[in-house]
Amino acid sequence: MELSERKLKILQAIISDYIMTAEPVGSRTLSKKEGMDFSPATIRNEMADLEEMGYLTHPHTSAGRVPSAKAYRLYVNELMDKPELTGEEKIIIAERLKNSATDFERTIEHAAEILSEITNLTSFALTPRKTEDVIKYISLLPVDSETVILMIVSESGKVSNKAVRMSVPYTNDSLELLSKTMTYNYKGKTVSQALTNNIIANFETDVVAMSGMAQDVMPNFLKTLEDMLNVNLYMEGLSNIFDIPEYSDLEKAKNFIQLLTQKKEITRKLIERDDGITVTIGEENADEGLQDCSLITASYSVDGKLVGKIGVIGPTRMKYSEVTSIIEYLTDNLTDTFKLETRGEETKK
Amino acid sequence: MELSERKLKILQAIISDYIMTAEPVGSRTLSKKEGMDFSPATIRNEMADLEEMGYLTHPHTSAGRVPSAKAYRLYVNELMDKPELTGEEKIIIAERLKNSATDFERTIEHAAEILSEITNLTSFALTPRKTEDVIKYISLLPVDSETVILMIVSESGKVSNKAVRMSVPYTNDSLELLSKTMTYNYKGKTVSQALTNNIIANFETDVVAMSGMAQDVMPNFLKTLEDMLNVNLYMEGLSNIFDIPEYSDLEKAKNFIQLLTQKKEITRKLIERDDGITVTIGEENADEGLQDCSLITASYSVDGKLVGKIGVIGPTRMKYSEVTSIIEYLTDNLTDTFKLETRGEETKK
DNA sequence: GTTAGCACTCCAAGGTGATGAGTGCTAACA
DNA sequence: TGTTAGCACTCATCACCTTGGAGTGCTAAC
Repeated sequence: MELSERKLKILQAIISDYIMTAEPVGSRTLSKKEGMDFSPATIRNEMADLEEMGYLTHPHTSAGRVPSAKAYRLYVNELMDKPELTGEEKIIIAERLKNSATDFERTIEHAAEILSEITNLTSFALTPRKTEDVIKYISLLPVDSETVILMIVSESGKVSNKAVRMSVPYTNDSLELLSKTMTYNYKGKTVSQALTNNIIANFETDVVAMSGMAQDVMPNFLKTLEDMLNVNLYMEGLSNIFDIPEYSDLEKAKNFIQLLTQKKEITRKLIERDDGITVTIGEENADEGLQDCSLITASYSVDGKLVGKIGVIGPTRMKYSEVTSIIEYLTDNLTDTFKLETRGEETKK
Repeated sequence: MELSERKLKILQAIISDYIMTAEPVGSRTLSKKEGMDFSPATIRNEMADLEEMGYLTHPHTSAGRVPSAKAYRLYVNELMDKPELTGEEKIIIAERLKNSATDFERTIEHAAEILSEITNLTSFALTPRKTEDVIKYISLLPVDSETVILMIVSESGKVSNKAVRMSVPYTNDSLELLSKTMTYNYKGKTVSQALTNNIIANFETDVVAMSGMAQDVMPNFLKTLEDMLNVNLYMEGLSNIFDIPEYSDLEKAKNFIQLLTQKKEITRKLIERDDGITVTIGEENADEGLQDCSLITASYSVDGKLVGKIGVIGPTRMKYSEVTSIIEYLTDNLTDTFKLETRGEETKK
């Protein structure tokens, strides 16, 4: 069966009505809508067809129709028009982002907050994975007779450090020698390259003879590299789900919150998602607990390279068009912010 | 009226029964308990007295009795006996803490996880405030022609850093000079001292003539000092609240989660609490949203100085004795861990 | 002082019937 | 042939009632 012009119109009306009300849509209600020039009976016939085609479902015989994931997919791909944000909304987002722009982590956290507030959904943001960050130099600095600081500086200016307790005495010269040796070995490598087994093994055989110092430093070096790969997850608006009728069932609310408070799981899932704006609807989510949710995620980049994620999670019945527009604007803004931050202020060039 | 031996016995029985079942306790149920050698009627008379004295309340005429905050307070202060943890429990806690002991923040996060898992409540942990941390030196390190890294090292070996974009060219010598000047001015001061206005003002008038460099560095220096004062809040087991009958009402659950996801608020409240083990019950909590919860918090120390908090939040009907024992053991363990970490490994001394 | 007995209260759970929104089908209409 | 009015039917929801049980308070007897 073909999706006639009229069927599309009716389907779209059902979807947007259901998105607003969360109530199954009946033929009579629909017929009274602006621009619906068919009788309830006609609409019923079309609805029956649409149901047969898999776009609608039926909670029970005498209830209205509810859009299926297939319908939402069609809506997202073809029917919906992305509304331009109003000037006011844009200003609010841009202003609030700018206010927190001094600190990278804060900015990301802030972006999640903004997103959650505007959409009234649960939002999350992931800081970029620094896999591709290139090591610039490694430095060991004295603190006191038994403690030194290990510092790893990357090309992009990010610094990671760790206090290392030394089990053998050291001199400033020996520290510097070890720093230089390590820098020589790892400079120009990405963090993930540096972590691969054979590089480490090669290096260790080189230095092991040098001093007990290396034995204190190396495990900490690896640990710090690993930490550099870690991303942070920020989540905001968790309690918003209570305002959504779909979750007025306690059991459902519980599952939702249980799922979302498993940071590691969520982080993994977000990292795995494609870059760019990605929408997954209901059953399209491989994950069982997410099958009656929809996820919209987008990626932002820092200095044109490292990629972080930001997005929302909500009921399948969500305002896809609005939310998508907002996320798009927000990520553009983030990418800009971070380009500016790394490329230099407007005073330059 | 006096609290006779028998009244105390009955009150204690009511409290422990209610803690287990969350159901109002009736006289008949109580009379059947081990060691209760009075008839239901006698118990009823005593209950009526206890109610008059403010230890019990009555949801409605034909329901059993429920302990009031006053009763719990009496219970916590005098009636309850802190059970020693079983060897097994101790081992579990100690083992799991040790596993994460390489990284300070992770250890704290882990402690919150453990606490939540064992108690089946919502737990939180606060990293220590570094107000009293003493600045050891300040270092500026070159990254590229327009970026340097500002690094602040404290006596306790904690390092904070920030990438600073320079609007004027710099030389390695000028960097070193500025580092030394800053170190000279701030060395030996605590972070909070360094942040007080007149110190900054004095310093600024000194250096302002030196170069535009200081103008780039100082705001970032202050920002970094402020960041050093920030504490991190970890929260675990948020969804445990759904297993507690008291919160089977959706509205209540919502309020609870809304309250707890306001990180800044919660952090402030926790910082303000007294050190040592502190129990606040129901209405004793000044905060309105917490009036039907109880909070148990304790403090741990790092290197004998900085103080962080850890604790749980749950219904007023909570297993005070068990939970208190667990928290006590956990904080002792944390304090030990951090003493070891900073004082040196067992190989030393 | 303690206890048995009894009337009373109130919640919770289950059953009943009315209501109304919505459907599917059929037959009439343009 | 497509559209529409009409009608019987379905089902969830809600208000209302009934019943059972747990628990109390009071009184009188032990």
